[in-house]
Amino acid sequence: MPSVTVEDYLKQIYLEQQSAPGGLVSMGRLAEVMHVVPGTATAMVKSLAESGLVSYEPRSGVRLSRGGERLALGVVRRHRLVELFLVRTLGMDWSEVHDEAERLEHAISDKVLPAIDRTLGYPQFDPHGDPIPPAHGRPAATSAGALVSLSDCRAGDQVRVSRIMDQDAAFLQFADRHGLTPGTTLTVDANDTVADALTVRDGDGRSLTLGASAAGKIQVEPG
Amino acid sequence: MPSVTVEDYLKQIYLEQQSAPGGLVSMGRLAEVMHVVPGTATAMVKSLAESGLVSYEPRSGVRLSRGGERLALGVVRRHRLVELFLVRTLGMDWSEVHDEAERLEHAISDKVLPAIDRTLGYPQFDPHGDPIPPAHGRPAATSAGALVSLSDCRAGDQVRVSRIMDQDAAFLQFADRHGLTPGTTLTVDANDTVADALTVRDGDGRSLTLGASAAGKIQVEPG
DNA sequence: GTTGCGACTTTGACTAATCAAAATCAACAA
DNA sequence: TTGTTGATTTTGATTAGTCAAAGTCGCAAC
Repeated sequence: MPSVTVEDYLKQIYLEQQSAPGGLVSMGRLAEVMHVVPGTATAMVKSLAESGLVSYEPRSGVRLSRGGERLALGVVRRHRLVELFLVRTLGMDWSEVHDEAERLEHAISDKVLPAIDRTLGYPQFDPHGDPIPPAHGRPAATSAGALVSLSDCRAGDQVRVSRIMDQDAAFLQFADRHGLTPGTTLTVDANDTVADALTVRDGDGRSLTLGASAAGKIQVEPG
Repeated sequence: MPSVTVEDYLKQIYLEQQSAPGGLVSMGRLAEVMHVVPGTATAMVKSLAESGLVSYEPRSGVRLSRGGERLALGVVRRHRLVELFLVRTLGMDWSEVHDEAERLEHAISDKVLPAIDRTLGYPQFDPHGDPIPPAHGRPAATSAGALVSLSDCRAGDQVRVSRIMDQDAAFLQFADRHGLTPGTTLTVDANDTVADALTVRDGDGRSLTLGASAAGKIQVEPG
Protein backbone atom coordinates (compact mmCIF):
# COMPACT_ATOMS: atom_id res chain seq x y z
CA MET A 1 0.00 0.00 0.00
CA PRO A 2 1.45 3.38 -0.93
CA SER A 3 1.33 5.92 1.91
CA VAL A 4 -0.96 8.93 1.80
CA THR A 5 2.10 11.05 1.04
CA VAL A 6 3.17 8.88 -1.88
CA GLU A 7 -0.37 8.93 -3.27
CA ASP A 8 -0.39 12.72 -3.08
CA TYR A 9 2.95 13.07 -4.88
CA LEU A 10 1.84 10.70 -7.63
CA LYS A 11 -1.45 12.54 -8.05
CA GLN A 12 0.23 15.92 -8.31
CA ILE A 13 2.83 14.65 -10.75
CA TYR A 14 -0.01 13.26 -12.85
CA LEU A 15 -1.99 16.50 -12.77
CA GLU A 16 1.07 18.65 -13.56
CA GLN A 17 2.15 16.30 -16.31
CA GLN A 18 -1.15 17.00 -18.10
CA SER A 19 -0.10 20.57 -18.74
CA ALA A 20 3.67 20.26 -18.73
CA PRO A 21 5.97 20.62 -21.72
CA GLY A 22 7.04 17.11 -22.64
CA GLY A 23 5.12 15.66 -19.70
CA LEU A 24 8.16 16.36 -17.54
CA VAL A 25 7.52 17.95 -14.15
CA SER A 26 10.22 20.11 -12.56
CA MET A 27 11.17 19.78 -8.91
CA GLY A 28 10.36 23.42 -8.32
CA ARG A 29 6.85 23.03 -9.63
CA LEU A 30 6.28 19.78 -7.76
CA ALA A 31 7.56 21.29 -4.52
CA GLU A 32 5.22 24.23 -5.02
CA VAL A 33 2.04 22.20 -5.50
CA MET A 34 3.01 19.86 -2.66
CA HIS A 35 3.75 22.81 -0.35
CA VAL A 36 7.19 21.53 0.56
CA VAL A 37 10.68 22.94 0.03
CA PRO A 38 12.44 21.80 -3.17
CA GLY A 39 14.88 19.58 -1.30
CA THR A 40 12.00 17.56 0.07
CA ALA A 41 10.57 17.04 -3.40
CA THR A 42 13.95 15.87 -4.69
CA ALA A 43 14.32 13.38 -1.84
CA MET A 44 10.81 12.03 -2.29
CA VAL A 45 11.12 11.73 -6.05
CA LYS A 46 14.35 9.80 -5.66
CA SER A 47 12.59 7.30 -3.45
CA LEU A 48 9.62 7.08 -5.84
CA ALA A 49 12.11 6.33 -8.62
CA GLU A 50 13.65 3.55 -6.53
CA SER A 51 10.19 2.06 -6.12
CA GLY A 52 9.74 2.18 -9.88
CA LEU A 53 6.80 4.58 -9.72
CA VAL A 54 8.46 7.41 -11.65
CA SER A 55 11.42 7.99 -13.88
CA TYR A 56 13.65 10.78 -12.67
CA GLU A 57 16.36 12.63 -14.52
CA PRO A 58 18.32 14.86 -12.09
CA ARG A 59 18.13 18.57 -12.94
CA SER A 60 15.61 17.81 -15.61
CA GLY A 61 12.39 16.51 -14.12
CA VAL A 62 10.17 13.61 -13.20
CA ARG A 63 7.55 11.63 -15.09
CA LEU A 64 5.25 8.80 -14.01
CA SER A 65 6.06 5.22 -14.95
CA ARG A 66 3.30 2.91 -16.13
CA GLY A 67 2.77 1.68 -12.57
CA GLY A 68 2.92 5.19 -11.11
CA GLU A 69 0.31 6.36 -13.58
CA ARG A 70 -1.96 3.47 -12.65
CA LEU A 71 -1.81 4.47 -8.99
CA ALA A 72 -2.21 8.17 -9.77
CA LEU A 73 -5.28 7.51 -11.89
CA GLY A 74 -6.76 5.55 -9.01
CA VAL A 75 -6.31 8.50 -6.67
CA VAL A 76 -7.77 10.95 -9.17
CA ARG A 77 -10.69 8.61 -9.80
CA ARG A 78 -11.43 8.36 -6.08
CA HIS A 79 -11.09 12.11 -5.67
CA ARG A 80 -13.51 12.97 -8.45
CA LEU A 81 -16.07 10.32 -7.60
CA VAL A 82 -16.04 11.49 -4.00
CA GLU A 83 -16.54 15.10 -5.08
CA LEU A 84 -19.57 14.21 -7.12
CA PHE A 85 -20.90 11.99 -4.34
CA LEU A 86 -20.62 14.77 -1.78
CA VAL A 87 -22.53 17.14 -4.05
CA ARG A 88 -25.19 14.78 -5.35
CA THR A 89 -25.83 12.41 -2.47
CA LEU A 90 -24.96 14.50 0.55
CA GLY A 91 -26.12 17.81 -0.88
CA MET A 92 -22.90 19.62 -0.16
CA ASP A 93 -21.78 22.80 -1.81
CA TRP A 94 -19.81 22.60 -5.04
CA SER A 95 -17.25 25.02 -3.67
CA GLU A 96 -16.35 23.06 -0.56
CA VAL A 97 -16.07 19.49 -1.78
CA HIS A 98 -12.55 19.72 -3.17
CA ASP A 99 -10.88 20.00 0.22
CA GLU A 100 -13.02 17.24 1.65
CA ALA A 101 -12.20 14.91 -1.23
CA GLU A 102 -8.55 15.71 -0.69
CA ARG A 103 -8.68 13.71 2.54
CA LEU A 104 -11.31 11.14 1.62
CA GLU A 105 -9.51 10.05 -1.55
CA HIS A 106 -7.00 8.22 0.64
CA ALA A 107 -9.56 6.46 2.83
CA ILE A 108 -11.90 5.02 0.20
CA SER A 109 -11.32 1.31 -0.40
CA ASP A 110 -12.00 -0.87 -3.39
CA LYS A 111 -15.14 -2.04 -1.63
CA VAL A 112 -16.60 1.40 -1.03
CA LEU A 113 -15.67 2.93 -4.37
CA PRO A 114 -17.78 0.64 -6.55
CA ALA A 115 -20.73 1.26 -4.23
CA ILE A 116 -20.32 5.00 -4.70
CA ASP A 117 -19.93 4.57 -8.45
CA ARG A 118 -23.10 2.49 -8.64
CA THR A 119 -25.07 4.93 -6.48
CA LEU A 120 -24.10 7.74 -8.85
CA GLY A 121 -24.95 5.77 -11.97
CA TYR A 122 -21.37 5.40 -13.28
CA PRO A 123 -20.78 9.09 -14.02
CA GLN A 124 -18.08 10.33 -16.39
CA PHE A 125 -17.51 13.84 -15.04
CA ASP A 126 -17.16 15.40 -11.61
CA PRO A 127 -18.95 18.60 -10.51
CA HIS A 128 -16.24 20.78 -12.08
CA GLY A 129 -16.53 18.98 -15.39
CA ASP A 130 -13.25 17.11 -14.89
CA PRO A 131 -13.32 13.63 -16.39
CA ILE A 132 -13.46 10.70 -13.96
CA PRO A 133 -10.84 8.11 -14.97
CA PRO A 134 -12.35 4.67 -15.58
CA ALA A 135 -11.75 1.86 -13.08
CA HIS A 136 -9.48 0.06 -15.54
CA GLY A 137 -7.33 1.32 -18.38
CA ARG A 138 -6.41 4.80 -19.49
CA PRO A 139 -8.88 7.68 -19.56
CA ALA A 140 -10.37 8.65 -22.92
CA ALA A 141 -8.01 10.93 -24.85
CA THR A 142 -9.91 14.19 -24.38
CA SER A 143 -13.03 14.32 -22.29
CA ALA A 144 -15.59 14.93 -25.05
CA GLY A 145 -14.94 17.08 -28.08
CA ALA A 146 -12.28 19.75 -28.17
CA LEU A 147 -12.63 22.30 -25.41
CA VAL A 148 -11.47 25.88 -25.68
CA SER A 149 -10.96 28.52 -23.06
CA LEU A 150 -13.77 31.05 -22.73
CA SER A 151 -11.14 33.77 -22.99
CA ASP A 152 -10.41 32.64 -26.57
CA CYS A 153 -14.02 33.09 -27.70
CA ARG A 154 -15.18 35.97 -29.85
CA ALA A 155 -18.25 38.17 -29.63
CA GLY A 156 -21.22 36.31 -31.02
CA ASP A 157 -19.97 32.82 -30.13
CA GLN A 158 -22.47 30.52 -28.51
CA VAL A 159 -20.83 28.09 -26.11
CA ARG A 160 -21.57 25.49 -23.46
CA VAL A 161 -19.64 25.57 -20.18
CA SER A 162 -17.76 22.28 -19.81
CA ARG A 163 -15.11 22.57 -17.18
CA ILE A 164 -13.95 24.93 -14.45
CA MET A 165 -10.18 24.75 -14.10
CA ASP A 166 -9.89 26.08 -10.55
CA GLN A 167 -10.54 24.54 -7.17
CA ASP A 168 -10.54 27.74 -5.17
CA ALA A 169 -13.70 27.94 -3.05
CA ALA A 170 -14.18 31.70 -3.58
CA PHE A 171 -13.97 31.37 -7.35
CA LEU A 172 -16.29 28.39 -7.41
CA GLN A 173 -18.84 30.19 -5.26
CA PHE A 174 -18.71 33.11 -7.65
CA ALA A 175 -19.11 30.80 -10.64
CA ASP A 176 -22.02 29.02 -9.02
CA ARG A 177 -23.79 32.27 -8.14
CA HIS A 178 -23.61 33.40 -11.74
CA GLY A 179 -24.57 30.11 -13.33
CA LEU A 180 -21.13 29.34 -14.70
CA THR A 181 -21.53 25.61 -14.10
CA PRO A 182 -20.88 22.72 -16.48
CA GLY A 183 -23.78 22.38 -18.89
CA THR A 184 -24.85 26.02 -18.96
CA THR A 185 -25.17 27.63 -22.41
CA LEU A 186 -23.78 31.14 -22.88
CA THR A 187 -23.50 33.73 -25.60
CA VAL A 188 -20.34 35.84 -25.78
CA ASP A 189 -21.40 39.46 -26.09
CA ALA A 190 -18.00 41.04 -26.19
CA ASN A 191 -14.34 40.12 -25.79
CA ASP A 192 -12.30 43.24 -25.44
CA THR A 193 -8.66 42.23 -25.49
CA VAL A 194 -7.52 45.74 -24.71
CA ALA A 195 -9.67 46.05 -21.60
CA ASP A 196 -8.91 42.42 -20.83
CA ALA A 197 -12.62 41.88 -20.23
CA LEU A 198 -15.20 39.53 -21.63
CA THR A 199 -18.97 39.78 -21.38
CA VAL A 200 -21.31 36.81 -21.60
CA ARG A 201 -25.08 36.46 -21.48
CA ASP A 202 -26.97 33.43 -20.21
CA GLY A 203 -30.26 31.95 -21.42
CA ASP A 204 -32.29 34.31 -19.23
CA GLY A 205 -30.59 37.35 -20.72
CA ARG A 206 -28.54 38.12 -17.62
CA SER A 207 -25.11 39.35 -18.55
CA LEU A 208 -21.83 39.14 -16.70
CA THR A 209 -18.40 40.62 -17.31
CA LEU A 210 -15.27 38.70 -16.43
CA GLY A 211 -11.59 39.60 -16.44
CA ALA A 212 -9.38 37.65 -18.82
CA SER A 213 -7.82 35.52 -16.12
CA ALA A 214 -11.20 34.48 -14.74
CA ALA A 215 -12.49 33.73 -18.24
CA GLY A 216 -9.32 31.74 -18.86
CA LYS A 217 -10.30 29.29 -16.12
CA ILE A 218 -13.54 28.42 -17.86
CA GLN A 219 -13.35 25.80 -20.57
CA VAL A 220 -16.21 25.71 -23.03
CA GLU A 221 -17.43 23.61 -25.90
CA PRO A 222 -18.12 25.69 -29.00
CA GLY A 223 -21.53 25.25 -30.56
CA MET B 1 -5.49 18.52 14.88
CA PRO B 2 -4.66 15.22 16.55
CA SER B 3 -2.91 12.73 14.27
CA VAL B 4 -4.64 9.59 13.06
CA THR B 5 -2.52 7.65 15.55
CA VAL B 6 -3.52 9.83 18.47
CA GLU B 7 -7.19 9.54 17.51
CA ASP B 8 -6.87 5.76 17.44
CA TYR B 9 -5.23 5.59 20.87
CA LEU B 10 -7.89 7.84 22.37
CA LYS B 11 -10.67 5.82 20.80
CA GLN B 12 -9.27 2.53 22.09
CA ILE B 13 -8.69 3.92 25.57
CA TYR B 14 -12.30 5.10 25.53
CA LEU B 15 -13.65 1.74 24.39
CA GLU B 16 -11.53 -0.23 26.88
CA GLN B 17 -12.44 2.13 29.67
CA GLN B 18 -16.10 1.21 29.19
CA SER B 19 -15.42 -2.31 30.41
CA ALA B 20 -12.39 -1.76 32.62
CA PRO B 21 -12.30 -2.01 36.39
CA GLY B 22 -12.18 1.55 37.69
CA GLY B 23 -12.06 2.90 34.15
CA LEU B 24 -8.30 2.45 34.23
CA VAL B 25 -6.72 0.86 31.16
CA SER B 26 -3.46 -1.09 31.53
CA MET B 27 -0.57 -0.64 29.12
CA GLY B 28 -0.64 -4.32 28.26
CA ARG B 29 -4.29 -4.16 27.25
CA LEU B 30 -3.84 -0.94 25.32
CA ALA B 31 -0.80 -2.31 23.50
CA GLU B 32 -2.79 -5.40 22.59
CA VAL B 33 -5.77 -3.58 21.05
CA MET B 34 -3.45 -1.14 19.28
CA HIS B 35 -1.32 -3.99 17.94
CA VAL B 36 1.91 -2.48 19.20
CA VAL B 37 4.49 -3.69 21.72
CA PRO B 38 3.95 -2.48 25.30
CA GLY B 39 6.89 -0.08 25.17
CA THR B 40 5.25 1.78 22.32
CA ALA B 41 2.02 2.16 24.26
CA THR B 42 3.91 3.51 27.27
CA ALA B 43 5.73 6.06 25.13
CA MET B 44 2.55 7.18 23.40
CA VAL B 45 0.56 7.45 26.61
CA LYS B 46 3.29 9.58 28.15
CA SER B 47 3.02 12.00 25.27
CA LEU B 48 -0.78 11.99 25.44
CA ALA B 49 -0.47 12.84 29.13
CA GLU B 50 1.83 15.75 28.29
CA SER B 51 -0.81 17.03 25.88
CA GLY B 52 -3.39 16.81 28.65
CA LEU B 53 -5.51 14.23 26.84
CA VAL B 54 -5.16 11.48 29.45
CA SER B 55 -4.03 11.06 33.02
CA TYR B 56 -1.36 8.46 33.41
CA GLU B 57 -0.16 6.76 36.55
CA PRO B 58 2.99 4.72 35.78
CA ARG B 59 2.57 0.98 36.46
CA SER B 60 -1.08 1.53 37.12
CA GLY B 61 -2.87 2.61 33.97
CA VAL B 62 -4.30 5.38 31.87
CA ARG B 63 -7.64 7.17 31.79
CA LEU B 64 -9.02 9.86 29.48
CA SER B 65 -9.15 13.47 30.63
CA ARG B 66 -12.21 15.57 29.89
CA GLY B 67 -10.60 16.82 26.69
CA GLY B 68 -9.41 13.37 25.67
CA GLU B 69 -12.89 12.00 26.14
CA ARG B 70 -14.34 14.75 23.99
CA LEU B 71 -11.99 13.82 21.13
CA ALA B 72 -12.56 10.08 21.62
CA LEU B 73 -16.33 10.52 21.50
CA GLY B 74 -15.92 12.43 18.26
CA VAL B 75 -14.00 9.56 16.71
CA VAL B 76 -16.52 6.98 17.92
CA ARG B 77 -19.38 9.11 16.64
CA ARG B 78 -17.79 9.38 13.20
CA HIS B 79 -17.05 5.67 13.16
CA ARG B 80 -20.59 4.62 13.98
CA LEU B 81 -22.30 7.13 11.73
CA VAL B 82 -20.06 6.04 8.86
CA GLU B 83 -20.88 2.39 9.50
CA LEU B 84 -24.58 3.04 9.34
CA PHE B 85 -24.15 5.22 6.27
CA LEU B 86 -22.24 2.52 4.43
CA VAL B 87 -24.98 -0.01 5.17
CA ARG B 88 -28.02 2.17 4.59
CA THR B 89 -26.98 4.55 1.84
CA LEU B 90 -24.36 2.58 -0.03
CA GLY B 91 -25.94 -0.83 0.50
CA MET B 92 -22.81 -2.42 1.87
CA ASP B 93 -22.72 -5.56 3.94
CA TRP B 94 -23.05 -5.31 7.68
CA SER B 95 -20.03 -7.54 8.16
CA GLU B 96 -17.59 -5.46 6.14
CA VAL B 97 -18.30 -1.91 7.23
CA HIS B 98 -16.29 -1.94 10.43
CA ASP B 99 -12.92 -2.07 8.70
CA GLU B 100 -13.96 0.58 6.22
CA ALA B 101 -15.14 2.89 8.97
CA GLU B 102 -11.83 2.32 10.72
CA ARG B 103 -10.15 4.38 8.00
CA LEU B 104 -12.96 6.76 7.13
CA GLU B 105 -13.46 7.90 10.73
CA HIS B 106 -10.25 9.93 10.40
CA ALA B 107 -11.13 11.55 7.09
CA ILE B 108 -14.63 12.82 7.80
CA SER B 109 -14.74 16.54 8.56
CA ASP B 110 -17.21 18.62 10.51
CA LYS B 111 -18.75 19.63 7.21
CA VAL B 112 -19.36 16.12 5.93
CA LEU B 113 -20.50 14.58 9.20
CA PRO B 114 -23.64 16.71 9.66
CA ALA B 115 -24.59 15.94 6.06
CA ILE B 116 -24.32 12.21 6.75
CA ASP B 117 -26.25 12.60 10.00
CA ARG B 118 -29.03 14.49 8.22
CA THR B 119 -29.18 11.98 5.38
CA LEU B 120 -29.63 9.19 7.92
CA GLY B 121 -32.28 11.06 9.89
CA TYR B 122 -30.22 11.61 13.05
CA PRO B 123 -29.97 7.95 14.07
CA GLN B 124 -29.12 6.82 17.61
CA PHE B 125 -27.65 3.39 16.93
CA ASP B 126 -25.24 1.92 14.42
CA PRO B 127 -25.83 -1.37 12.54
CA HIS B 128 -24.44 -3.41 15.45
CA GLY B 129 -26.74 -1.70 17.91
CA ASP B 130 -23.93 0.39 19.40
CA PRO B 131 -25.09 3.84 20.50
CA ILE B 132 -23.94 6.80 18.39
CA PRO B 133 -22.60 9.52 20.71
CA PRO B 134 -24.37 12.87 20.23
CA ALA B 135 -22.57 15.73 18.51
CA HIS B 136 -22.33 17.62 21.79
CA GLY B 137 -22.21 16.45 25.37
CA ARG B 138 -21.92 13.03 26.89
CA PRO B 139 -23.76 10.00 25.57
CA ALA B 140 -26.87 8.87 27.41
CA ALA B 141 -26.01 6.68 30.40
CA THR B 142 -27.10 3.34 28.99
CA SER B 143 -28.35 3.01 25.46
CA ALA B 144 -32.01 2.16 26.19
CA GLY B 145 -33.14 0.03 29.08
CA ALA B 146 -30.84 -2.45 30.74
CA LEU B 147 -29.35 -4.96 28.35
CA VAL B 148 -28.33 -8.45 29.34
CA SER B 149 -26.22 -11.02 27.61
CA LEU B 150 -28.12 -13.69 25.71
CA SER B 151 -26.00 -16.26 27.55
CA ASP B 152 -27.58 -15.16 30.83
CA CYS B 153 -31.13 -15.86 29.63
CA ARG B 154 -33.15 -18.88 30.71
CA ALA B 155 -35.35 -21.24 28.78
CA GLY B 156 -38.68 -19.59 28.09
CA ASP B 157 -37.36 -16.02 28.04
CA GLN B 158 -38.56 -13.86 25.21
CA VAL B 159 -35.98 -11.26 24.19
CA ARG B 160 -35.17 -8.66 21.56
CA VAL B 161 -31.68 -8.56 20.05
CA SER B 162 -30.14 -5.14 20.79
CA ARG B 163 -26.43 -5.20 20.26
CA ILE B 164 -23.74 -7.43 18.80
CA MET B 165 -20.51 -7.02 20.75
CA ASP B 166 -18.09 -8.26 18.09
CA GLN B 167 -16.72 -6.67 14.95
CA ASP B 168 -15.34 -9.83 13.40
CA ALA B 169 -16.63 -10.20 9.84
CA ALA B 170 -17.05 -13.98 10.06
CA PHE B 171 -19.15 -13.73 13.21
CA LEU B 172 -21.25 -10.90 11.82
CA GLN B 173 -21.91 -12.83 8.61
CA PHE B 174 -23.01 -15.78 10.69
CA ALA B 175 -25.25 -13.56 12.81
CA ASP B 176 -26.74 -11.93 9.73
CA ARG B 177 -27.45 -15.26 8.06
CA HIS B 178 -29.35 -16.45 11.09
CA GLY B 179 -31.27 -13.28 11.72
CA LEU B 180 -29.38 -12.30 14.83
CA THR B 181 -29.58 -8.59 14.04
CA PRO B 182 -30.66 -5.71 16.28
CA GLY B 183 -34.43 -5.60 16.50
CA THR B 184 -35.10 -9.33 16.02
CA THR B 185 -37.29 -11.00 18.63
CA LEU B 186 -36.23 -14.43 19.91
CA THR B 187 -37.44 -17.05 22.33
CA VAL B 188 -34.90 -18.95 24.38
CA ASP B 189 -35.72 -22.66 24.08
CA ALA B 190 -32.93 -24.01 26.23
CA ASN B 191 -29.82 -22.86 28.03
CA ASP B 192 -27.77 -25.84 29.05
CA THR B 193 -24.95 -24.60 31.23
CA VAL B 194 -23.34 -28.01 31.34
CA ALA B 195 -23.19 -28.40 27.58
CA ASP B 196 -22.36 -24.72 27.33
CA ALA B 197 -25.01 -24.39 24.64
CA LEU B 198 -28.06 -22.22 24.17
CA THR B 199 -30.93 -22.73 21.74
CA VAL B 200 -33.14 -19.91 20.46
CA ARG B 201 -36.11 -19.80 18.13
CA ASP B 202 -37.08 -16.85 15.94
CA GLY B 203 -40.53 -15.63 14.94
CA ASP B 204 -40.69 -18.05 12.01
CA GLY B 205 -40.02 -21.00 14.29
CA ARG B 206 -36.51 -21.60 13.02
CA SER B 207 -34.21 -22.62 15.82
CA LEU B 208 -30.49 -22.16 16.26
CA THR B 209 -28.02 -23.43 18.82
CA LEU B 210 -25.10 -21.31 19.93
CA GLY B 211 -22.10 -21.96 22.14
CA ALA B 212 -21.85 -19.93 25.33
CA SER B 213 -19.12 -17.66 24.02
CA ALA B 214 -21.09 -16.81 20.88
CA ALA B 215 -24.24 -16.20 22.91
CA GLY B 216 -22.19 -14.03 25.25
CA LYS B 217 -21.51 -11.59 22.42
CA ILE B 218 -25.21 -10.97 21.88
CA GLN B 219 -26.84 -8.40 24.10
CA VAL B 220 -30.60 -8.54 24.39
CA GLU B 221 -33.40 -6.59 25.94
CA PRO B 222 -35.66 -8.75 28.06
CA GLY B 223 -39.35 -8.51 27.25
C1' DG C 1 35.15 32.24 -22.50
C1' DT C 2 33.79 33.86 -18.08
C1' DT C 3 30.45 35.21 -14.87
C1' DG C 4 26.20 35.18 -12.34
C1' DC C 5 21.89 33.78 -11.21
C1' DG C 6 18.36 30.81 -10.38
C1' DA C 7 17.11 26.15 -10.05
C1' DC C 8 18.34 22.05 -8.20
C1' DT C 9 20.66 18.70 -5.02
C1' DT C 10 23.01 17.48 -0.80
C1' DT C 11 23.79 17.45 3.97
C1' DG C 12 22.60 17.52 8.64
C1' DA C 13 19.09 17.75 11.84
C1' DC C 14 14.43 17.07 13.65
C1' DT C 15 9.73 14.78 14.86
C1' DA C 16 6.42 11.03 15.16
C1' DA C 17 5.83 6.38 15.60
C1' DT C 18 7.52 2.19 15.90
C1' DC C 19 10.36 -2.32 17.60
C1' DA C 20 13.79 -5.25 20.20
C1' DA C 21 15.84 -6.02 24.13
C1' DA C 22 17.53 -4.74 28.58
C1' DA C 23 16.30 -2.85 33.08
C1' DT C 24 13.02 -2.13 36.72
C1' DC C 25 9.29 -2.74 39.74
C1' DA C 26 5.38 -4.76 42.49
C1' DA C 27 3.52 -8.33 44.43
C1' DC C 28 3.13 -12.94 45.77
C1' DA C 29 5.17 -17.30 47.58
C1' DA C 30 8.30 -19.55 50.27
C1' DT D 1 13.02 -11.63 54.51
C1' DT D 2 14.19 -13.09 49.97
C1' DG D 3 13.37 -14.79 45.54
C1' DT D 4 10.78 -15.19 41.39
C1' DT D 5 7.72 -13.80 37.99
C1' DG D 6 5.21 -11.13 34.89
C1' DA D 7 3.99 -6.63 33.65
C1' DT D 8 5.90 -2.28 32.71
C1' DT D 9 9.31 1.11 31.57
C1' DT D 10 13.64 2.50 29.53
C1' DT D 11 17.09 2.61 26.11
C1' DG D 12 18.87 2.53 21.60
C1' DA D 13 17.83 2.10 16.82
C1' DT D 14 15.00 2.55 12.63
C1' DT D 15 11.86 4.58 9.02
C1' DA D 16 9.16 8.20 6.68
C1' DG D 17 8.76 12.77 5.88
C1' DT D 18 10.11 17.18 6.58
C1' DC D 19 13.12 21.88 6.79
C1' DA D 20 17.24 25.00 6.71
C1' DA D 21 21.13 25.99 4.72
C1' DA D 22 25.14 24.99 2.13
C1' DG D 23 26.86 23.29 -2.16
C1' DT D 24 26.49 22.40 -7.26
C1' DC D 25 25.08 22.85 -11.88
C1' DG D 26 23.52 24.75 -16.39
C1' DC D 27 22.69 28.28 -19.17
C1' DA D 28 22.07 32.98 -20.75
C1' DA D 29 24.30 37.44 -20.90
C1' DC D 30 28.09 39.69 -21.52
